[in-house]
Amino acid sequence: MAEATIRDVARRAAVSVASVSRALNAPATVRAETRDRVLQAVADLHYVPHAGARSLSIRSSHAIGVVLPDLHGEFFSELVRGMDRAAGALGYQLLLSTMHADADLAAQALRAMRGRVDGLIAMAPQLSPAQIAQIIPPALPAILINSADGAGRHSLRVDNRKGVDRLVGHLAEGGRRTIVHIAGPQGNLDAIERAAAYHSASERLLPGSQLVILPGDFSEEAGRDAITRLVEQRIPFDAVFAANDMMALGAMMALRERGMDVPGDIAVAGFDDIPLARFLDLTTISVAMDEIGAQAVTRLVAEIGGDERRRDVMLIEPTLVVRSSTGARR
Amino acid sequence: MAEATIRDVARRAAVSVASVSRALNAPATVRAETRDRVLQAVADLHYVPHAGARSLSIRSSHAIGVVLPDLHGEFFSELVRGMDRAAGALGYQLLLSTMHADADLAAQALRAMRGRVDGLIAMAPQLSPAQIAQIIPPALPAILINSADGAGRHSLRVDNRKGVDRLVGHLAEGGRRTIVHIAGPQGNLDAIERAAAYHSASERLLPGSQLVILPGDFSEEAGRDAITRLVEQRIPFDAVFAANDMMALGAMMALRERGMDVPGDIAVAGFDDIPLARFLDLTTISVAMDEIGAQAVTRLVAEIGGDERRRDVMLIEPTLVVRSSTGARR
DNA sequence: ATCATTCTTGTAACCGGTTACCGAGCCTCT
DNA sequence: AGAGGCTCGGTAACCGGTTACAAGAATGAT
Repeated sequence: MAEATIRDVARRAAVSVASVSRALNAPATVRAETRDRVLQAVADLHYVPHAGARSLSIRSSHAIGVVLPDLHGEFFSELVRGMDRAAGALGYQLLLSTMHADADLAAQALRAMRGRVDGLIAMAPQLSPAQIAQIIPPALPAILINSADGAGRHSLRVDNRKGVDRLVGHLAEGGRRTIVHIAGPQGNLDAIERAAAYHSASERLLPGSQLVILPGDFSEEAGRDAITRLVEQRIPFDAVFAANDMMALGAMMALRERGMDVPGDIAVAGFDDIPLARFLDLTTISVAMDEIGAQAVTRLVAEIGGDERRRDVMLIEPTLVVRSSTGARR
Repeated sequence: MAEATIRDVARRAAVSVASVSRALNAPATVRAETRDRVLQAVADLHYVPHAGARSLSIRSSHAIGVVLPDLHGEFFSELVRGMDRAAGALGYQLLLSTMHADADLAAQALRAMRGRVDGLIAMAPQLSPAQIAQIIPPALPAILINSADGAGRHSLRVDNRKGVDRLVGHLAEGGRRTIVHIAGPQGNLDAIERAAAYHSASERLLPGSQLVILPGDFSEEAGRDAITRLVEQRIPFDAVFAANDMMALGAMMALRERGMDVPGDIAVAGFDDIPLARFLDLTTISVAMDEIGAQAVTRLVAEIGGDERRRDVMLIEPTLVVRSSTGARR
């Protein structure tokens, strides 16, 4: 016994399929008695409309494709949670696909979405604008999150500069003179922006101080390695700003293991405000990922609805969260 | 300029739509020259098949609906990551929807998936078997994760009993005599199983010891509250087993704030092995969520493929992770 | 050269909905 | 009684693919 179709319902209610469709979608256009007969038949047969067929017919799926990099943890879930919240409220569904680094695979994933979604939200911090423009069909409404802009797309971005400015300001006020930076992976947009912001904020707020940027890859291990390197090379410093929290935590533990006091000797700060940061009392910059997700969906749905707003970049302001890892120096 | 359709391609290649379809889906059935003409036209027009129309026609969407409760953090992302990995490998897409506690809303979400997905993966630890059976269309292949079984569905579950047995065994071996349990939310299946397992393991391994079960709701706060209550009521204990890590951490902090040593005076253990647990050195039980997700997809796809395997419950064994929160007593 | 067989292709029906268009029936007004 | 206007509901085309069927072309066998 396959699922009932609209024709089964029509037969049982002794009306045409058109009437069934009308009874369900525009109740006001059919006589009350007809509507009741239809609804009765629907109930009897446990009829549920076939969403796929419906979207083919009305050429709109009320679904949004979401393409994300292989994210870990809280980040990912907060983002998706925000999207889901907004999508649910707007009557949209989410078709999720994680994108493995490879641009070809990403294109592959997108092709599979053609005809299934009305729009796209993509997060691709490692793809160039040209690649993005090439992969996303020009006719498809799309919003980019934390991606290189200039692809002529509407995009949402974390205001890295503002966040870093605040953080460096906080460190400088706390009397720190030499801040070293542990950077994120090469080519990652956030990593680049944070490093650049560190550079300019340090020069501005701590003129004459030595700038040190260590390579990293967002892993805890990279944070530890950076400390090892600093100590081996006998580079003097009194504060560490890591491009993300995991590296900051790695650095913090490595410092303590070497007998240095945080924050007494060295202040440590990160970026992201992952849940761990709160527990380990790490000063950091908090980004409301769920807000970004919700915003992305809301804007996308507006664009799908024909809102031809100028395609611009919307910066989301992060907030500085001060905890004890940048407390008083000794 | 709307997206090109198969008829546009056919026109440009001067063949019938049937030939285009064949050239793309069963290249061996058309002459090489025809195929080339078609592929050329496809390239010229940037034609991408309309997945929605295709699935209507072949009555299979190669998509899986995923319905999850409003999960937080790592849990959620690991599960989805595992699903995505398996789905990607099998050529399936994921249609994601989080289910708010309400059963009606859940039903709503499912209706929206009818005709869009070939099968369903649902996680509904708060729904009864009857509710589940009522909501999920009987004809739809489905896999339940951590849900009440008996709904005649294939399901994957964490083997709570085995995990708790191992943990209680570990505590008993460490010389702990009186283990108290902080339970999860009422009605939550995992919470119930863990409490029951605590009960039987304690009776078996620590005969005669007093059993104490405190109410909780999986929040850090609940963990702290439990300690407050124990202290106020002057209940003696030397170990705390919380139904999840957050409560265990709350308990651990509350204990230390009251000047008690963990693990010197009191051992503390949780369940889940969230990332925080590693940082705060909490003994816990680790569940490979990504494996569960991947397994669920794999089994579901097999079921969609007609594998009429007996619908059974598959238990995933968790592993005990010993850390210093259950170290030597003083 | 003729006939059977295989290969290749096109025509048209179908998947399950939506909706433009049209005609039937009923009311009202003159 | 007849005309005009409304309301209601059915017929059939359409969304963009797939595929059964049949017909024509090509190949091989005799």
